[in-house]
Amino acid sequence: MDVAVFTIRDEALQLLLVRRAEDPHRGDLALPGGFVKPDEDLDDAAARELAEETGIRDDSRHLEQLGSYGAPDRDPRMRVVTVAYWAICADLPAPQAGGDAAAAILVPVKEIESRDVRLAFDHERIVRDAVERTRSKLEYTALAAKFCPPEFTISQLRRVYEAVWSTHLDPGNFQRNVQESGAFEKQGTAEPSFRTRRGRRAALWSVRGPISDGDRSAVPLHRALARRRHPPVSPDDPSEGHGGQPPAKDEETQ
Amino acid sequence: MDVAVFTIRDEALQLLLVRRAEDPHRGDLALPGGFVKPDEDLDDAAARELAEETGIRDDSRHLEQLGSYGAPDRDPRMRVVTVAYWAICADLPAPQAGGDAAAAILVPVKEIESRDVRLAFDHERIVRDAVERTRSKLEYTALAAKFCPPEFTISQLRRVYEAVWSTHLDPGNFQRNVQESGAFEKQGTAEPSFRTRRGRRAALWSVRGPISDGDRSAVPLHRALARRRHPPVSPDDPSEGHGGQPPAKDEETQ
DNA sequence: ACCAATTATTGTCGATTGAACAATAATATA
DNA sequence: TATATTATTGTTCAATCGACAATAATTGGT
Repeated sequence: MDVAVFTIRDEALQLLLVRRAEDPHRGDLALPGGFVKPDEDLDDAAARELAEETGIRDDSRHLEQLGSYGAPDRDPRMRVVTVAYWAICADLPAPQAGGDAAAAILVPVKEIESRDVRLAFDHERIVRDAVERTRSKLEYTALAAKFCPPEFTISQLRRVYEAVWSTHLDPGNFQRNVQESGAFEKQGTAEPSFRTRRGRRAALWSVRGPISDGDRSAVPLHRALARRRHPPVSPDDPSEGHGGQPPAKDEETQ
Repeated sequence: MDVAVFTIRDEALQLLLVRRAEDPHRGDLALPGGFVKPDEDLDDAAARELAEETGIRDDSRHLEQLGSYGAPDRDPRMRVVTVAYWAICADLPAPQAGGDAAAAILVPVKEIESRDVRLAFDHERIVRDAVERTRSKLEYTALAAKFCPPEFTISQLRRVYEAVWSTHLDPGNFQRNVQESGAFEKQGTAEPSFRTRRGRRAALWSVRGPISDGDRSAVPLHRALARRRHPPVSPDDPSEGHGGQPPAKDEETQ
């Protein structure tokens, strides 16, 4: 049982990792994990593990199964099949130093993708899959809101998308898309005084209805907030971390 | 380890089931399954199970992990966590009566969804998830071709979509969509004589490049063949089995 | 051989959507 | 008060969708 917990910090998608204290891969970074208790459902075990690691228990986070990984040699000691979960948290409180996890740290996903940070076991593969799942689920569910507090501005939500997709979105179009998606509703007409930025005050929004229905499901967006199919020409921007989109195959079927 | 094998027969999506010979749920219908061998990868075990049950081994089928199911009470005897896979086969040869499976039969998915056919353990839940995955993956991958022989006509492909989604698609628009999807290529300009139907002979097509790259991936369609977002008004047709609807894409890749 | 029925394939066209970008509104700060 | 900054709404052109018409190629009768 391993859990890939994502959050956003410093405008970037980050992953919660622990430094291993035990021997296979001692000292290396790895996904927080544990074992399923004899009478525990898989989802419950993942929820417990997440709570132990972050202190987050309520429904302010999303937790869902990713898949199972069972290459015979993934653990040098013996045959171990792990069930991987992935989670989205709004913001991590001070790391819970209890349990087996010596210290939990946040690492930008970008540093894992670029191999600057290496992970134990086959956790890099798990993270790759989890990241891809996160990126694509933002397209057709309201899960992005799980990166935000219960009430948020549309700009905050846009920054989530921009961080996860490493892209830039047009504020005007995004605004309309969120409004017309049907998945969000305006809360306070205006917002009290809680932001420090400049500019006009934004309205606060929340998710309409439950974002996720336990495991394996999440409210779909009526109208998708899809990644651009035709990547931006980007006449300047030399960096393109992940950005754009598919290999852009060429038409002309026959 | 359980595998949900789908195929199309009689214009309908069907599922391969076996009648249990052993005791928990003896005599009931269940998904074919087995155990993972000590030195076997999960994907390999699923492929072996699929081959034992259907005789299909090559890449004329698609096989991919669905998820793990581990409710504590899912098996009355003891705690069992199963890793479920799902597969698409073009057409099943005569059932292989070897191994543990007494007899494999095909059952229309519709009969499972309507509860006319009941399954052992929590297999109904697994099938529900597998069906939904199948329906949504047709939208953005070329996997529908796995229901067809290596070369197929666009009409055959359309009938696959219609069977899986229980819907009707406009032949003209579908033709164009397939052509412009970039995922298929015309093979023989015309086709020899292999069909018995009336009407103009159709061109043969095949998938451009590998449909699926091992597990957990499949070539995306440049332009999605999406289920209708606005379901047809259907001025007559009272039945609407499953019809078109948004629960858009699900899981994985993209 | 000719016609009717049938399937395949290409065209047309109005409505909807997507994306770029302009315009206006509301604040904070200099 | 002027200016920079963020929020929100408009505008506009092009791409796409979806309904349906038109044409092409065959098969089966008669």
